[in-house]
Amino acid sequence: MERRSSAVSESRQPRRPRSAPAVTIKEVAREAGVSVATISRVVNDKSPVREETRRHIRGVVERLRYAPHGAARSLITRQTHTLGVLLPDLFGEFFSELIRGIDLTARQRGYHLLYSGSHGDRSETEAMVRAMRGRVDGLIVLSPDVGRGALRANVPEKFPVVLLNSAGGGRSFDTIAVDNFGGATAMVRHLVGLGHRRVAFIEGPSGNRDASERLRGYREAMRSVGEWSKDLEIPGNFREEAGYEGCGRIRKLRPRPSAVFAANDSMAIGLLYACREAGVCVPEELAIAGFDDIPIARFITPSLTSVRVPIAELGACAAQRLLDVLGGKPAGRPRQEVLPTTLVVRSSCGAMLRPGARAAGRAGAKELAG
Amino acid sequence: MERRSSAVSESRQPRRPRSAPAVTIKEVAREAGVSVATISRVVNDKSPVREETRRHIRGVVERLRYAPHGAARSLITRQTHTLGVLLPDLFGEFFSELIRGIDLTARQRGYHLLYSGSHGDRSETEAMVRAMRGRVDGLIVLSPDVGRGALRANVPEKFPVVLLNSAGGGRSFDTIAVDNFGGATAMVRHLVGLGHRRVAFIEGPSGNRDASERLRGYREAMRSVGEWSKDLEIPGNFREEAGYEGCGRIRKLRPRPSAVFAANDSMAIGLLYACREAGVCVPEELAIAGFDDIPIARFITPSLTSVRVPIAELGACAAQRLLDVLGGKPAGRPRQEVLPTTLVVRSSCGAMLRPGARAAGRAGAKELAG
DNA sequence: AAGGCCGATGTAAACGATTACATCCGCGGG
DNA sequence: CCCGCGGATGTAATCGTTTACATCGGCCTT
Repeated sequence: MERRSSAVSESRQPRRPRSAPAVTIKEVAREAGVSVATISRVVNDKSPVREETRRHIRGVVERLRYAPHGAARSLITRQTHTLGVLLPDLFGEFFSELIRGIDLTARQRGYHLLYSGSHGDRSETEAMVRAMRGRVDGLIVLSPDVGRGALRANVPEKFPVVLLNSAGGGRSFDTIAVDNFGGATAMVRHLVGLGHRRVAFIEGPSGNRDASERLRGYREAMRSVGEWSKDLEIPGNFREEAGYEGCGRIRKLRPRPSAVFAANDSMAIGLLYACREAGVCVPEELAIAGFDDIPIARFITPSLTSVRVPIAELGACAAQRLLDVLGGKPAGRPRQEVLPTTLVVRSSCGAMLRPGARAAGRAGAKELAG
Repeated sequence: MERRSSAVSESRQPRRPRSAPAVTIKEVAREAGVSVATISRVVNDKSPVREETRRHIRGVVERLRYAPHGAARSLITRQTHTLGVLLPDLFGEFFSELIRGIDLTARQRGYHLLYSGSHGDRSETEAMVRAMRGRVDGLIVLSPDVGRGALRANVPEKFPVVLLNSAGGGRSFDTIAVDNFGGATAMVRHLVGLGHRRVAFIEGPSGNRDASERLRGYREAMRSVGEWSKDLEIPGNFREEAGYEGCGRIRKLRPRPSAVFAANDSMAIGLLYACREAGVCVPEELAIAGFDDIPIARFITPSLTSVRVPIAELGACAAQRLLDVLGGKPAGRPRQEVLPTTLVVRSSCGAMLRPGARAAGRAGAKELAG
């Protein structure tokens, strides 16, 4: 009676069916007076069925509320009509945008999303990937650290996979990334164009692909104008606190930088917050720029100059690529795609203070309404 | 050769396997020199298997990279270890928080999430629900409009379902909601406590459950202090633009309200933005309050007084409830749970201008760092 | 020493669909 | 009149697991 019972009391009647057994194709067949094959044909509208039979069966199906059993179907079909999505950790707005992009594209083609979040260490990732066997037709993986190694090892030979902003530019998977490098250089050039020479940079977490690309872009642009200096690089981790704390380090620099470029908007906002507390005027005393163009960016004061990253598009592209492969596209070599970023100029860098500021102000209002 | 070929040219060799066939339990059995039953027992560590055999099989499994086929497994097991999540449309931060809450709880118990977004009309919803048959063990549905009707009709008899913030308080499903009513009355009382009498309200979209509850709370609180008036209710739709446009209507009111309570933060922010353009000082000339306490709220200027909604908790609770049922909890009557909201006082309503403002200011900094 | 029990393993029947192939039937052509 | 063809439908194999039940040795008990 109580054998093997774990700590919790689980002494209820065994095998009580979780939910009333749903109606199967067999019952529909019996009810309609035909064979299961015919039912199947009608449900998937395949090959020849007499119009009359078809109508009759449709009726029975409707009446019995029959819905084919997904697992059974994909067992024989070898298709799940589901895309697996593996994300490392869900950072707010970024996460929802990405999913929206993926979902929109997938749903249009009748695909679902099997989502699995935060896989911390490598072994957990492997477990996740394996758990998806027979449950998804393809995989979208966003994994800044876990490289292709763990995947290669856990995914069957030619299983369709798309990597997002992946580390190690391995040529063995399809890849879609955002032009972090280009965005960063563009931002530095913009700042330099406004007259700034000493531009500090708050870094993202080490090991993160996006972060390192942004840093690389910053460095290259700074070097190209002969202003690069190691002490202008402040460590950070993409979190607000890092920006907030960076303020102190920045104000200690001599000569003081006239602008700070944060590797993402969250840190820029943290910095902004710290500046306000410290009585530093932005942008007059210090220009601040971010990266990502998260929705908040336009609403804070001063509104934040940033680099827009097409997150939803990133997701949409990934889904599209996957669906193409599943649809039978020739595939060929794995492709490495890069999505362009765009500079968004607002007032945190002082560009709006120059001639034309009024017009730009109105543009801001329009941006809101649109 | 070309019979039934659709418009697109699909003349590739038929039945080319999408991906190399993954290794099955049978192959593992052959390789290990035992029967499939034993493999199964080892993989799921069940009943008695000799320790030596176990180790040996573990080795083979590892070497062959065997992972059980999900569909096959759930076909016989009648469990998918997956929760279905149906959402109407993904509104940014709210969406990601909700999913995070659900996912965290689910993952802890080894469950995945099958996500399906925006089901517009009712028929689409029905399709979605049916498509999930045999793919999920339970359903979490957030659907402001589609009531229990569509569900009752498409979900097998006692299939586990949890409704989130559902319309029509049907007693036939488990339900988890947020105390919109309580939050709204609390906010109005707070404003009244600050000396405001004429408090305008910007409504959410009609038909939305959250919106109507917030309106109801506002009305009741206003009535209780004898200040209610129809003309103080401004139509809106939860979007920034609505708040932005509401500004005009509010300034036309006579006597002018001294405070505005927006049904959500987005509209409050839009209003704030409009006020700044119009040169209206907040909070001195007009106090503004929102609802939701989205992350932006603390960063805008002035920081926004709002009502915090425990979104992640909402998701977590839903998942928890579902998992309880799946775990075999007695179930009993469907329960209607309500999660409390909390008032978050910041500076957009002038409360910080009164004695104690300095301390509150520091509290703000702390809030950021935490 | 024989019987019974138990632990380790194998055999085979599900699960609920899809689909190749067989069957049946009516009909037109030789 | 018979043959063959093709449209409509049925039969049964199959997908990859889990698991009840059978089997098979040893070992303990009497």
